[in-house]
Amino acid sequence: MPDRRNGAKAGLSRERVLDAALEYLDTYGLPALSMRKLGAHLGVEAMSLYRHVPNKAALLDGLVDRVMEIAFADLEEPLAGRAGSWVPWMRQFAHALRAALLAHPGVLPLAATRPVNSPQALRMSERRLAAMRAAGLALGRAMDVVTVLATFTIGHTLAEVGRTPGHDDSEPDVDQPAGDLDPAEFPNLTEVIATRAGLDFDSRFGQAVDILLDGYAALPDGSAIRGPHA
Amino acid sequence: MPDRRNGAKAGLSRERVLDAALEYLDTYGLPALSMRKLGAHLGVEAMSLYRHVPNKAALLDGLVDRVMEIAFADLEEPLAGRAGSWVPWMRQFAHALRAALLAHPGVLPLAATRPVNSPQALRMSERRLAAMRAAGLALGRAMDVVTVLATFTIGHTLAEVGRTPGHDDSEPDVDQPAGDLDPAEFPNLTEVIATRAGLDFDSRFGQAVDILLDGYAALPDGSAIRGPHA
DNA sequence: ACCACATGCTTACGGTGTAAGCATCAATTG
DNA sequence: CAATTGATGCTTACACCGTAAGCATGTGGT
Repeated sequence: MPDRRNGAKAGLSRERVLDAALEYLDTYGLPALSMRKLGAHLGVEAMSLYRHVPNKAALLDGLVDRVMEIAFADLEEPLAGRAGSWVPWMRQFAHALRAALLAHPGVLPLAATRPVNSPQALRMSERRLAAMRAAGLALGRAMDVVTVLATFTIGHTLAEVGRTPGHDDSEPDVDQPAGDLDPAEFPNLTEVIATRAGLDFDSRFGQAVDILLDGYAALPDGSAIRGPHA
Repeated sequence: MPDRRNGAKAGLSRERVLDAALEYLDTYGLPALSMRKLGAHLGVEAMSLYRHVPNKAALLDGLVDRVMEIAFADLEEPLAGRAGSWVPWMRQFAHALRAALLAHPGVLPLAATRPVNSPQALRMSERRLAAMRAAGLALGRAMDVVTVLATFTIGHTLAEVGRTPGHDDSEPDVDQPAGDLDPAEFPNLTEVIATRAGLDFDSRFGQAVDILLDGYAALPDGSAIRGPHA
């Protein structure tokens, strides 16, 4: 029997609403997500949702929070103490974040736009900072590294997903041009498309993350273990 | 006399509409921008706008395009030929992009979400790639550098602007917590707020950009001039 | 003078988020 | 077991949104 406290009628709870919203988002895209449609998806009227969520903005915030939780759920604890141990840990952090965002591209624009401040998110931030300090980084430096990696990951993944799902019309991507471009006017872009050089998001992301991590580790007070990570 | 071709009644043109939209956006924020309000702002009915813009999505795309144009308007031509000359140029590119986005924070979520494919944007991309190659970079590498810098800039600026303007309620930023956090549970976050360590977006951005540029320059085939740029 | 036509306005439709009040049922209390 | 209580979900309503369709108007070209 589901956790129904006092006079509960049927299922429905903040959790079920969020789950359904995330599922709906992944299936139909952000612009299609309306309270009415989400209600219908749950076999319920739109207004019923407001018993479990104060408003749509809070629902969206909740989705971002949920995805962050997914992202960092099995992020193993960093090895405290060993100087420089933050480097592989932050690498894992960035890749886990990207994976979770790619798995739920519908929340990506939300994650990009709405800083989450849930208790859970604060707890994760706190834990990250503590681990970074334990690995020998100054607090400000720790904040910088985390912020730079998080923002780069979000920015790069936004570009990777491209025109966020649920977008219909307009001109197609550079990647797949319908009225494709004049090779005389755009020789380099044409070559990019032909050879697909510089279109590998996976390896580019990994490379950029490594550059950032190595760079911060090599900084005067990075408690560095010098040399390329490879 | 303004460029009015055939039977034109009053002002109003695609350009005027875009200008007004950008101004309205900067003033009132993205959620407040509706066709009706924009029309009113121009002394005109909403439907009149559709004579100059196919739909709202196209209008928003146009705004992103406009801001990109502003961003790179006075980006000086890169010094062709000299190996490594792409580094300072790309630094300028990143800082110019950030400045333009900060000047028009309302378009930031749009820029993050809608890849622009206007002829103008394609021309700028082409020019960038050409310059990077002239400075000795392989095409794929050039794409990588440009993409990484652009996406990082967008991601970092999104975080900087924070909850995108026009957002009303919900919990206040970490930066300025109303029900502020328990120093016992969140010692590090508390210290961040108290000392403002790791909250300097300006210098963090510059530092991260330099790390990326130096990192790419030092890569096996970066046509590098080794050593830190300082 | 006439015409053709781009322009801007009017009206209308289906969609949105959500405020206000009502009906209903489960669990608690006697 | 019967009465009470309170959470739950539904109904109705409102203001707003993007935009499709058709009409009035005034201008420039002939």
